[in-house]
Amino acid sequence: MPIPSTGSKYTRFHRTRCQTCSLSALCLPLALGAQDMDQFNAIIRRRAPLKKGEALFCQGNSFSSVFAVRSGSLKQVTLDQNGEEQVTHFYLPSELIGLDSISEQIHPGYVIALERTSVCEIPFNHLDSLAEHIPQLRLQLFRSMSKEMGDDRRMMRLLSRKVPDERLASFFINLAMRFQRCGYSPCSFRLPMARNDIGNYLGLAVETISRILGRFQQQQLMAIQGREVHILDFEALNILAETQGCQLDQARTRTSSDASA
Amino acid sequence: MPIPSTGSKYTRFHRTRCQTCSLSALCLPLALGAQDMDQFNAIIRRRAPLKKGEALFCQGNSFSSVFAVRSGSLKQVTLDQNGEEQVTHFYLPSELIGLDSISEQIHPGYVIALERTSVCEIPFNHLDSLAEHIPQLRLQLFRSMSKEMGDDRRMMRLLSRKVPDERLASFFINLAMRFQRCGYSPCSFRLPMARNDIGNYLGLAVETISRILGRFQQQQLMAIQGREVHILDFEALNILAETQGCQLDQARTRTSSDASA
DNA sequence: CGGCCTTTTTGACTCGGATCAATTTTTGTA
DNA sequence: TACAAAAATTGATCCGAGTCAAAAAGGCCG
Repeated sequence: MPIPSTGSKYTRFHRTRCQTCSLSALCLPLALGAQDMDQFNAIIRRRAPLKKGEALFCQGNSFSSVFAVRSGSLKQVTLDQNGEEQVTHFYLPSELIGLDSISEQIHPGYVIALERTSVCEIPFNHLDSLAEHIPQLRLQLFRSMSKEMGDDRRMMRLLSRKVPDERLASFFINLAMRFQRCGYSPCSFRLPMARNDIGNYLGLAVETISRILGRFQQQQLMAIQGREVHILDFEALNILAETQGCQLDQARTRTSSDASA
Repeated sequence: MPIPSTGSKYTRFHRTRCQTCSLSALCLPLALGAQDMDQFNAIIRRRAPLKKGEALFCQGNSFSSVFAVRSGSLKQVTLDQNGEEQVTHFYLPSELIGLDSISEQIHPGYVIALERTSVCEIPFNHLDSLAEHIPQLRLQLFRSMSKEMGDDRRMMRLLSRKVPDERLASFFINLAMRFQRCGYSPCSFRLPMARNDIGNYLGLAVETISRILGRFQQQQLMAIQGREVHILDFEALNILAETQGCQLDQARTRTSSDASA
């Protein structure tokens, strides 16, 4: 499985203006006043946009910056020693990449653009010293990391307790909310990732993804063709996502005896 | 499933001396000089020890402190809206509890002592202001959170890719390393948690845990009676833990055709 | 020490999703 | 626009772990 090496040679730095970025209210500087924002802005760099399939960095690269997604999307992929790859995260606009690399000072996986994507680079040592002087920024950094831990916990629950339909429903609900957060329609969007990536991420075979999508369509939960997604019944999907193995409608007969404590 | 409410009424505060704590080299203050350690020490409180089964805090409680385990062990359990419980973490001495609660300011689950356990309470607002003035502490805090994110990623891989034997092997290797880290024998220890908790944590049925443990014993990988564990062949167990479905020895015949890319 | 409750083990059965295989559709590129 | 390669779908089969059920072992308390 050929993963293209990181193509950007740190060419073409741009000074970026957080002040003019439509995502600044969602991104790290979300709580900063005007002059703090200036300071923050001063340490940011925007790299040349990544092409689809291009790596922002590679597994094993040494860590020096975190990145904020400005537009586009990326996936994190970790290779284990058997060469198996595991998709561990998807990143959408305003989200932070690299917080999991601070402790080891090494990136634990590839991060690869799923489409044409631009990111802001935030050198971590600068970020840290800024965090010393700007309590709001420091707190926001703690919050971001803490939130990611919460997301991870939800993901573990998904992987260890949910059946395939529930996993996929959760996945779409999650994606929808994140799209909505950054200003897109939650119910109509284009999937940035392949079925393969979804399956890998959710711990399911691609074929299973395909079959469940077919089922979702005939249940009128969503309409999908190719990567174009329309969520038709958000509520039903949401219930399916949160419900653990006791979904309402048809299928899955269950002995009625089992009343839990 | 009755979970005892938090019994501690903040009775009996003790001033704790990090300086005399055998875990200080592993815990948050690990990188602090003498006078910084004094400052850190000043904000710590030790609660009265928790009895087995007692909750340090409950799901939904508002967050104000993180905790460091001084002795004993705990589990984190999250209840979803269907009343299903999910064991999401185990905590051993020197490890930090509550970092995942910063973003929501609410504890996402119960944390319950698995045996008689004492913890140090570290009020988060104090910790944060200390982190402002002590760069080493701030960095260590970032590192701890980042490390937890890395652990979570490994857990996701375990849940989505590993077969039951591999999960359990990983679990024991992980536990062994953590015991070793805080000064106990990595190969002989007493399991603080029930089979039930292990199964829940690993996404497996209790019966499966039981069967695999039986297999591990007859393969001479470990000797277990009750909760007393002896790891006999650490290396083999480690290989099993990291290897994905291509373990060496017997069982599991596999068509030899499948050479991966 | 004995009895009760919890935890653990063992057995038998079932079924859901992985896997293999083949076809169809989409995408990228000349 | 057409061709090749990649991605997605559809079908058929098989096996492993969940589930149910029951017995055995262990722990706790009077």
